[in-house]
Formats: sequence, structure tokens, C-alpha cells
Amino acid sequence: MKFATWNVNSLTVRLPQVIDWLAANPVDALVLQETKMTDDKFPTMEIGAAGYQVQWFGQKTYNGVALISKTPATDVVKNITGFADDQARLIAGTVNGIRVIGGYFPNGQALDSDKFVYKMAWLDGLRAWLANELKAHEKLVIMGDFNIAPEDRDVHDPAAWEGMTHVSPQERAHFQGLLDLGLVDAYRLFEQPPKSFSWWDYRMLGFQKNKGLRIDHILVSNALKGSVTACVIDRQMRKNPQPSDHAPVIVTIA
DNA sequence: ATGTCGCGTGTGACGCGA
Repeated sequence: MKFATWNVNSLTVRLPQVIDWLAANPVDALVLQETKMTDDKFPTMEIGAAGYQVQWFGQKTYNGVALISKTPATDVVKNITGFADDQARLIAGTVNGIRVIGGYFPNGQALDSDKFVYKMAWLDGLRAWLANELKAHEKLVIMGDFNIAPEDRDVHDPAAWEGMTHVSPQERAHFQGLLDLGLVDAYRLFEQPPKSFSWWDYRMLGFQKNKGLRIDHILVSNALKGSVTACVIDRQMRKNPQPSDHAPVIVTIA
């Protein structure tokens, strides 16, 4: 089985790339972030025509997530149960007996921002809910744009990022807290090229200079850990004429 | 270091978020 995550930075703009990508990468499930559209605008027909099922949850202008799958997702949940949120950031469903969760974690903007307070609260809410999800679903995958670079090796220039969001001790403690629930970072189960990133700023030739961060992650539950055979970042998609600032990440489970 | 995108407003430059 293959599962993937991709922050598309507007599904309106990126839909043709998503359709092409699915044709080239026939995954069992793909979660999208930053669809940036209300539910009435969601391109269900086009995704259906590509041979996929889809569940979606969006809002105007910002955020928005979707769960695309070969077989229909069941027991679908939108946002974190028990955490009141007016932003569309999470979708979960069961696909082929595996609980699949797609999340667009808050950015946080700056450490002294109200948005950072929200990010911390969202992460607290996620951890509490995820603990219950893991009790109910031994086989679980949570993936998405975490907006956290877990370690310095996930940052192109750790010194330049000191004092910024995505790399702070608080955020990294939250990432570790998720792992402590019984999850593992699938990408780090394998030897990977140094300076492997999943996001590059559109500005300042970020991609061309490989000035990026690894902030898009796939965490798998301990019950699945032994079956993971590969995890890769599809950097090629960042070379498209009109790319998202994020590349897809794909995990293969035997 | 903030040079790029995408969106919404409201017709076109600008503010916002990333």
C-alpha cells in the first residue's frame, strides 16, 4: 500500500497537477492541505473521473484539507474531536482497515504571536484526540504539513532559523510528544540524502538553492512500523512550471 | 534579506497569510 501527503497551496490552481500526479503515482490514499476553497467549490467530479473517492473539508481563502482514496473512506471525522476550531485543518477516515489522518498544522507565524498560542493549543488538542484514535485503531497513519522541522538536519540553515517558528523547542517537544504516543517518523526509518526537505520558500530562489525545511511528515503507528518498506519526497513536483511550494511525501507499506 | 505566490476585494493595486 502507498499513502501520500501534499500541501498543494490552492487546489484550484494545482488540480491538474494532482490529477497527473495520481495517474503517475497510483496511491491508496492521498491527503491534501491548503485546498483554499469552500466545500461547494470542491472538484469532486474531476477527482471521481480520475478513479478516486474523496472526502473534503474546507473554507474560504485559507486552510482546507481532503482525503482522496482508491476505496471509500469510512468513519470520516473533520477537525479534532474535542477541540473547538473555526479553521478547517484536519480530516480522518479509515481506508483498507488503516486509520488515515491528514492534517494542516497551524503555521504559528512568530513565537510571540497569537497564532503561535493557537498552534500550541491545536497541538495539545491533537495529542489528546490522537491518543484515543490510537487506542481505537492499532494501524494508523497521520500525515500532512506539520509546520515543524523536527531536528536541525531538517533545516537548511539552523542558525538562520534560530528564534523562528517551525524549529522552536516548544514545537519540537510537541512533535516528540506525538511520537511518544506510539508513532514513528517513516522518513527516518531509512537512510536518506543529506539536506532532504519538503518545502522551499518561493522567494529568494529557495528551491534552486535547496534552502528548505522538512516539515511535511508521515508518522505511522508501531503496529505498522515493521511493514514500512520506503518513504520518499517527490522533489520532482517542485520543478513544475507552476509548483506548490511543497513537494509530496510518499510512504510504502507492505 | 522578505526578491514569490494565491486569494479577496472589486477591476486593479494592495493587504494578508504563508
